[in-house]
Amino acid sequence: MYIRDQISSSSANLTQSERKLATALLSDYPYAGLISIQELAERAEVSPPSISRFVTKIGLSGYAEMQRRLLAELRAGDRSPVDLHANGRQIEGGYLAGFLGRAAEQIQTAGEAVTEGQFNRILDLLADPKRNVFAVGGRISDTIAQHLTFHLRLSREGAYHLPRDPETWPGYLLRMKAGDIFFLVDFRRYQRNLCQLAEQAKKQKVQVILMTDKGLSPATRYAAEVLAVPIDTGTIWDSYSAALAVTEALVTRVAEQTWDKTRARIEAWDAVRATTWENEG
Amino acid sequence: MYIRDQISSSSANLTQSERKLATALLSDYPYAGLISIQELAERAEVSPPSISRFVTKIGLSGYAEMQRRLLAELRAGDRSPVDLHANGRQIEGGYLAGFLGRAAEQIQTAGEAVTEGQFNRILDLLADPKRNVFAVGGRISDTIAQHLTFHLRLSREGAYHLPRDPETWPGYLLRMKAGDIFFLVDFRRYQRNLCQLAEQAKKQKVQVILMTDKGLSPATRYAAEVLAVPIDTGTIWDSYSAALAVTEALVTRVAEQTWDKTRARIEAWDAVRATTWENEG
DNA sequence: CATTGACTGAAATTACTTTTTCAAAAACGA
DNA sequence: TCGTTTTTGAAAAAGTAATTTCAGTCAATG
Repeated sequence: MYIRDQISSSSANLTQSERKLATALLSDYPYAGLISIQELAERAEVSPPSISRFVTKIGLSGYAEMQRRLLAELRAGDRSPVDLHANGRQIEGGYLAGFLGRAAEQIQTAGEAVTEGQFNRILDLLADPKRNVFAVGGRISDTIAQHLTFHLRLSREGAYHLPRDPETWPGYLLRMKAGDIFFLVDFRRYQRNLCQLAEQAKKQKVQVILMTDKGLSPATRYAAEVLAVPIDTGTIWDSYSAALAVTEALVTRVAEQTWDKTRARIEAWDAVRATTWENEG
Repeated sequence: MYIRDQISSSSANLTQSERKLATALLSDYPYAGLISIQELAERAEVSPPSISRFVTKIGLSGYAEMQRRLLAELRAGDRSPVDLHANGRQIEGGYLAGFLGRAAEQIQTAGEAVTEGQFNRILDLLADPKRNVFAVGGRISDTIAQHLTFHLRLSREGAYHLPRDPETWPGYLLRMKAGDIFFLVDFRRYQRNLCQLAEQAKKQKVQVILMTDKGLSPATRYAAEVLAVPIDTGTIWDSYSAALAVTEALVTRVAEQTWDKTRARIEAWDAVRATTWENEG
């Protein structure tokens, strides 16, 4: 139930100053309720105690609870216009158009949550040839980690993707040395073993870069850099489009910055492929 | 100046815990900054003092001022959250913003290139439990194919991903029967062996669904359905964000349509995982 | 006109939040 | 590797905010 409704439904038996207060709250809802009790008292021309009494009267435990609830309403309300927006499109267009619209929005949001400064720092780490890069992801998000290593390998040496099998991880841990990079992609149903892997890596002075959603994986505590990208689309499954876009931005930039090496490596790659499997199939 | 911008512009000289904080603030902006300093500390996994130092570092007089300003921003943006989202702030942006902007555009373009009718036809094929689905992709785009099979497997049986090793492919070809589906992802540097695989599949009356770029893979001639998604971003490497988004739209819709089965399968999956690897790590 | 009862806000109290201090730990550089 | 600098959080201190107490006010009623 909205605070607004709790106020209206109590409005029958309110005293004079409580009505003043109700008016003040509703006339600038919900912002009026988010300032301090003193400021609100001044604005509504009642005393702080009256406010305190009022909030308990409408069935809340105190002023703090009202603020907490108002904030929750605000946050929910912010999401819904976007949703409505998306839904609107979905009705005119079809399912696909709606889905893609939301995916595009998410990518925009990702740009807001990841700063250029952070992007550049991570870039410097990934482009540094002296640091090895080890990447791994969760059950589903591992494809993102694969994508990263695949492209990094074209630009530089020492980029490894940890296999899915946790049995093999200790071996990789042994190979990580101080200054190396552990790139972890961990979304939603955070996996404990990945978190522990990050913990161990950090102990070994390895720089942990974590890509996660805004729920923030438990591995955050071990991360030197956290890339928070949105994944929730309001459908039953998450979308990794934004995560992929950020990853691509990283690897593409690394390749651009080290273009000479990258070109040479790609050519070497192609030469090897040409003489072996690729073209015989 | 927005708090968000003050954070970005300070991001160059932040310490590790301050960066964690910045991530937490930006990933749930502006709401994360409206809770108490302790709660935020807990969420960002830093100590309250670090937050206090942070806010003064970015040029504010204290935590209270930040809250006041965030509230003011929220109130100002109240009328047009969508606009702020869309137009705002990325014209002056840097590399990341530019890259993400193009990725978002591509996703929109993908919506124009793939019709709803086609989307639905493919959906029907993929959701048909009588047809097995075999998916494979090129060197890089194989992650898309993996993503597809991974999610399809949650909704239905008979979804297979062909390993990278071409040696194994004949075995899979033998298992494909008339009416089955061969989902091929083939971008840009089209691989001849994949095309031949499609040819053979078609000979066996297998329905070939091809996801490719505008250049159109040579496998087009064998395909019953062609999903043409844009991948060129003007950078040295392509972006598969749009391809991933379309793929996700497909698998999400399949899951939604077969939700009862999907749920049951996911629960079974979870049960198995719970009793084995996942929790020991 | 006095009395009762409800309402209100000043002041005091209590609870809580933020900031500062300081010692330990971590990162850095030689 | 060792010493120096920076960073960090625990604890204390300072500061604020919210609530309770209580006495004064006002309106209604006898």
